[in-house]
Amino acid sequence: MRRPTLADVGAVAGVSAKTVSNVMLGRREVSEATRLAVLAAVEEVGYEVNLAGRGLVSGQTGRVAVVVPNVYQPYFAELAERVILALEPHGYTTMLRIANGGDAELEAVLGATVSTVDGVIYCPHHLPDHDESLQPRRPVVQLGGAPTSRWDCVVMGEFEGAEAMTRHLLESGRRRIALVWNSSPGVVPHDDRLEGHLAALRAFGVPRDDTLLVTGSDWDRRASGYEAMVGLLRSGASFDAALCVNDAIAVGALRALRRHGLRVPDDVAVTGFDNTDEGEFTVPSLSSVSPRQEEMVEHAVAMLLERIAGADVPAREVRTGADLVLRSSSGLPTS
Amino acid sequence: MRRPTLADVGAVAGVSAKTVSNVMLGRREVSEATRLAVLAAVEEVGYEVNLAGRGLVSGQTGRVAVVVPNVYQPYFAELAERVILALEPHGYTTMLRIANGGDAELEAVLGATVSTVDGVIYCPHHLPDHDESLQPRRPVVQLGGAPTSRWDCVVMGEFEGAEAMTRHLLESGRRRIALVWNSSPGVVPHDDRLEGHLAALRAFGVPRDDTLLVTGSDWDRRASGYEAMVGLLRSGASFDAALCVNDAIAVGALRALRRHGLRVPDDVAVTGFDNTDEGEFTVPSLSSVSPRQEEMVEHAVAMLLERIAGADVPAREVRTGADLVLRSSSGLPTS
DNA sequence: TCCACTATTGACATCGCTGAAGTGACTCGG
DNA sequence: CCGAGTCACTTCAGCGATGTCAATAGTGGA
Repeated sequence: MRRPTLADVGAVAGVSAKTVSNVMLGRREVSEATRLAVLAAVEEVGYEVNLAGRGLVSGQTGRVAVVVPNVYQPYFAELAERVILALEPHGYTTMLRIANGGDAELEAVLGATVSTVDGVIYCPHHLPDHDESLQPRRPVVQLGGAPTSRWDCVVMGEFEGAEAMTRHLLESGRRRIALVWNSSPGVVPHDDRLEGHLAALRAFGVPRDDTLLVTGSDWDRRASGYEAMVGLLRSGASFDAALCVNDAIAVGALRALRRHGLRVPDDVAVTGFDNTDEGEFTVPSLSSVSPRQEEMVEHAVAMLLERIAGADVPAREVRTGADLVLRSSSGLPTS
Repeated sequence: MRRPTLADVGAVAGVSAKTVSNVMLGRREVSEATRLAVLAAVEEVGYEVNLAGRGLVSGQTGRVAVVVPNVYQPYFAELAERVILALEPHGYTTMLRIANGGDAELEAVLGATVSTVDGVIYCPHHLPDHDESLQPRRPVVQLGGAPTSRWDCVVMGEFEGAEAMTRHLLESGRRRIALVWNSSPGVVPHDDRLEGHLAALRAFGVPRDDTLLVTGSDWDRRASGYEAMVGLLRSGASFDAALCVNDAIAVGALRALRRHGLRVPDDVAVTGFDNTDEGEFTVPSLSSVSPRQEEMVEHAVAMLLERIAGADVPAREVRTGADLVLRSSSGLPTS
């Protein structure tokens, strides 16, 4: 059974296809009587616009691609969900693309499937910075990750966040702060975070100690935080706090510390980044740097829509703030 | 700058648009020489198929809608991710729709936007069973939730899972097993789980006690598991185990028990459903019923592709198994 | 040398929709 | 009573791709 077309509706209503089209588009040059007749016919035959046809004419698709490395990690899941819901009221549906690893991400942002959408919101993970010559064929807005001049981007206040959290730890009397970081090959280095951390150390006159810098094998799995912390503990380093690069890593680290018989926060304070929902339910609950996701998403969506509407301006960079969410894991040792 | 079309490529290569089309489609009735010339021209002008145009002719979109209630909950995030990745090798891209609540879900599965895809994979949450008369206009496969004869569905072994877990608790000596369940209005009641639980109780000759049945305000938030458990504790009921309807609820329950000074598993064993990644990192780590997601997704994708290919058979129901994943939270009281 | 046949390629219609332009009928002011 | 203007609608072309079928060139056999 063929799907009814404008012409089918027109035949039933006794008007031309174009008139039906006008009714569907809510044009005013249609008399009330015809309008009702057409609507009745639409109902009767069960007509529905074919967006492929419309898109062919308009050149627009009404779709936006959202590229994330994964969704099993709460940070990206929450981000993706916010983006999808933020786009909806603007009439855009979302194509979710999962791309993890430099080439896959680049392909997802620049590649062929991109031609089926009006724009791309890109949450980076591993983007290598080679070959800036390849230009995206659709507007791209980068959400999170390291700032770039390649396209519009919204980045969180990495520096401020890391600085504030380090400062908080220092103020609580911690002096040997481990960084559970990540810099496996190809991973975007969050230099701003490191800089923020170092700035706070300097402000308190605490010397930098690179033996306290640990690196996990991957950036996002709870398991890699676990491994990283186990490695640190085995190294025999002494530390009284661990600043983790994100909540997932922190959750893994918490577990490793516990297994090792260390108490959090009494022996070691632990903090995360991203303030995911999960952190509220860990034991102990997790202090984290909260990235104002909602604000970031708002900016990203707004910029993308401007681009889609035709804005032709140089790449912009929006930097949002960061808030500390303090819970038990960074409490005073006495607690 | 207009996007190049088949005709543009043809002009450069000195052939007709149709020949270019044939090359793009990998047809054999093209001589090697022309093929190379066309490919060179494609490269030169940077041509890329316009899928809107192709879709207009073929009537297919190359897209599948995946409808989930949310992605912040790990269960759905992992499910969505698996589905997206499973569809990819078949050449389908995914439109992720977030729809929570009976009407929204129905709208997402049956509504207008559905016409922009070739099929729908639907992970239900609240679907009310009213009005079966509304027929979907695209093939629908339901993934998870309560079985239905309305369309193809893949459901997990709810009964077996609940029975096996209850049996495990009973075998560990637990006798007063609370159910942290959920049945707020409109939520699909997982009767099979309840039945499985009751069957195990009967097998052990343990009487059913409805004072141990708690209901959270919502089905998925960790916070609602917390609230539900607080309610149960306040009610003064005595229990030595809590079978939670999913991992998120279990995580909330764990926290409530801890706050209340109860030890898990010593005082109360806690178990979840869904075996999300998170459960491995809770304190204590969470025993859970694992739904063989991979298998479910495989079935769902296979059935959907058959339907899209035109299979016209009555609605099918595939029931997968369930495995117990036992961790610390349901350990023996002595541990 | 010519014909039949195959291998390539092109012209045209078509998918469903919308913009531009055109067609009557009717109204209204002078 | 006429021309201009308005209204409501229609016709037509074309978005970019592909299926159908005809046309062309080139081949081998007689």
